[in-house]
Amino acid sequence: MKAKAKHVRRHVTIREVAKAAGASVSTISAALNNSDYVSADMRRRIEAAIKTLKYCPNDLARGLRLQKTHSIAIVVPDLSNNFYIELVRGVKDYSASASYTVLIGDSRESWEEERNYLDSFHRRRVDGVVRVPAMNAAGGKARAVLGNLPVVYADRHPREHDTHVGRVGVDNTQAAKSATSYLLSLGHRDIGIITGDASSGTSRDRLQGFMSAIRSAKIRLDRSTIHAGHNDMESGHFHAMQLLTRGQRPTAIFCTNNMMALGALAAVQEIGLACPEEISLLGFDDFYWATLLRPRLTVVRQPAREIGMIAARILIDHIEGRTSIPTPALLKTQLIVRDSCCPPKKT
Amino acid sequence: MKAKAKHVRRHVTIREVAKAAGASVSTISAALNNSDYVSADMRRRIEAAIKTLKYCPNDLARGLRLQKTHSIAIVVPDLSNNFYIELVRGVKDYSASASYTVLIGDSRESWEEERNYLDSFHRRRVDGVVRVPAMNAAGGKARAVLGNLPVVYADRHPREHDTHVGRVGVDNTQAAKSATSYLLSLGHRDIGIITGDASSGTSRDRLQGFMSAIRSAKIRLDRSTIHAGHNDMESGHFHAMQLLTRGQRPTAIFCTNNMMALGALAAVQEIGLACPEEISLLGFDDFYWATLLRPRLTVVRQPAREIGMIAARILIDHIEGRTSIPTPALLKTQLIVRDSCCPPKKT
DNA sequence: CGTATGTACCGAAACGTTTTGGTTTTGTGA
DNA sequence: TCACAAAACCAAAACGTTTCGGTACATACG
Repeated sequence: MKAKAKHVRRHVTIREVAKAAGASVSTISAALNNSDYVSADMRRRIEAAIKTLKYCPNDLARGLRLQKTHSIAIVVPDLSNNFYIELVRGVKDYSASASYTVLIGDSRESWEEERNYLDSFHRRRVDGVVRVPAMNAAGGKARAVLGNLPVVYADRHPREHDTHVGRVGVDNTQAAKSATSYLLSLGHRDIGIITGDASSGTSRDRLQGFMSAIRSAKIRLDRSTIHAGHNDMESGHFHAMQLLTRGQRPTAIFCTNNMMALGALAAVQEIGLACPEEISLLGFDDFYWATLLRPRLTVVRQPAREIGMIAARILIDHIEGRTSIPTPALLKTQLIVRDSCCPPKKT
Repeated sequence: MKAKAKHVRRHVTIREVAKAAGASVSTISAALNNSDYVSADMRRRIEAAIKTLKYCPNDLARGLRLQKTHSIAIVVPDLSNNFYIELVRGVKDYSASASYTVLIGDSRESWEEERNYLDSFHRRRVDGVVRVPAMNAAGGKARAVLGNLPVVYADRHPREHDTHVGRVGVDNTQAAKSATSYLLSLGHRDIGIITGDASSGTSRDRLQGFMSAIRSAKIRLDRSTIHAGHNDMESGHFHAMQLLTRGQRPTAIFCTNNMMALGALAAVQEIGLACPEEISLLGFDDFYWATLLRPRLTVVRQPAREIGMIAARILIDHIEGRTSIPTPALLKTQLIVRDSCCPPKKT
């Protein structure tokens, strides 16, 4: 009674398979990694044993011995942002085709969280990581926790010259510039922008593109219309409120990510302004339900899935010692014109 | 020239730390798992060595030796559905508080994909998994790939009596029944329903609740208004189109998940019907941007995060040999009344 | 002085694989 | 009949931890 039956029955190992098949451990291993000489007869016996014993290989032992896990990790700042889901799926799909598995981290824009994930991945000995750093993840810090794991940056890139094996994203400056030009071509002269934190190179580039377009149009740049948010709905809402309730309200607002565009839309609806008649709204990143909104949102679309696939490719190429496409890879964006922008009302 | 410098420098091990600190391997281990006798002086030397060598523990070796990885996995059918993101975050948050890490799988409603994930998790020797089975994952199949890993079902549960250590979800029958009663109370007598695949117990329960409410109201149930979709936007759109273009169009449509509700809304917009005046729409699962839609969607809200947390708790309790709350745990839903339902037009 | 009791440390075995360097068996040609 | 090569298999050593059983030393007590 005192001695509880050891009911937990551990996993079945290669050794038990060997016994059952009347073979040695090394032969089983050879059969599993179908290499070397294994006679057809032996192979049959082994497979039978595996089936009846329900053998499941232990990747811990395997990885330990091989010094390689055939897995990579991706950490993104916000899984509830559909853009990152698509990116993750791109990473996952490419990796699967190269028979790598991928571990997913969701830092929720917090460096603390991100560090936990990166550390956990490092301890798990993933072969590399593609990283979309959290907003407040000032540079360099990641190296300390990642050792010399290969890193590929996707979407965002760090301000500092961080060591990495590649980065993928879009030409943010160009994208923001042409998006702004579109607003200008509609006749807008007073455009507000809600951008991400300046510590992010991506946000800076987009702001850069915005300002560059404004300057090209010979318009005086009013710096008070530049608001830095945190890439979430709340800050989009907050800063849109600021912009919309100031003395001279802009006729258009450009949000440099989709969450902030949603927040801005909420603010517009709340105030009761007609969009686009009274205020034009231009967002970044497309998402599958953007056409359900009224007005349907005009956005700059990024090829999220492709960014993920290329990031995975660069990373895995590096891991396997192949040389890959040159870095950085800058993909093209596309302006998706829908209903949320129109010429400003004449005053 | 021929012999490439072994530039790959492997990871630093506990052994090198031992050498650097002038201690033995076992002492380092003792210090790391801060237990046993380690003098203050020794501990200081060890910590110094760890810092300078940038030692990072190897969880593969650790898990192998311990026969325990302190990690669990969760597989959900669709990461682009915000409901599952919240659920995952619930799992993750509870697990973190119990110092477990969590691996995420996204099966995209495909049993093939799900099997791959489950297999991969099993080989990685996670200590357990919480599972939201894919639509076409007919019962039992998972056991074969999972061995005797503890499983907790969340949200959906399998039709067959599958072995598991618990399940968590809402009272779907009750939720659907009261949602339907709400529509009835508004005066609707001709209600269409777009439900999930009948192989899912959850879908069946919701349909059950719907029918039960209809019967209680002594209304003849027209089975042709019951449509089974696949829990995605496309099928929501497709079936709503069917319902809306038939001879006698229903005055309300009840969608038993959020994706299908979005698809239905798209169909309504496409046809150009006024919602809710000409057609009321009732969805399942709330999401953070539901209020941005026009009309703002009326939905049955499920406590997604809480479902995740409880699932993780049941699982981890089981893993650690504690007895947990009785299974199944049925949480309460809440009808969030917004603008997408109103009394039907008098004919 | 002899024995007991702690404290601080260490060596070696185990966890489940893969790989290296064998050994045995079988077949083949001279 | 013998040598030799190829085919089929095997034993043992790693991989980086944790843990079990010890050892060495100091201190305390009778």
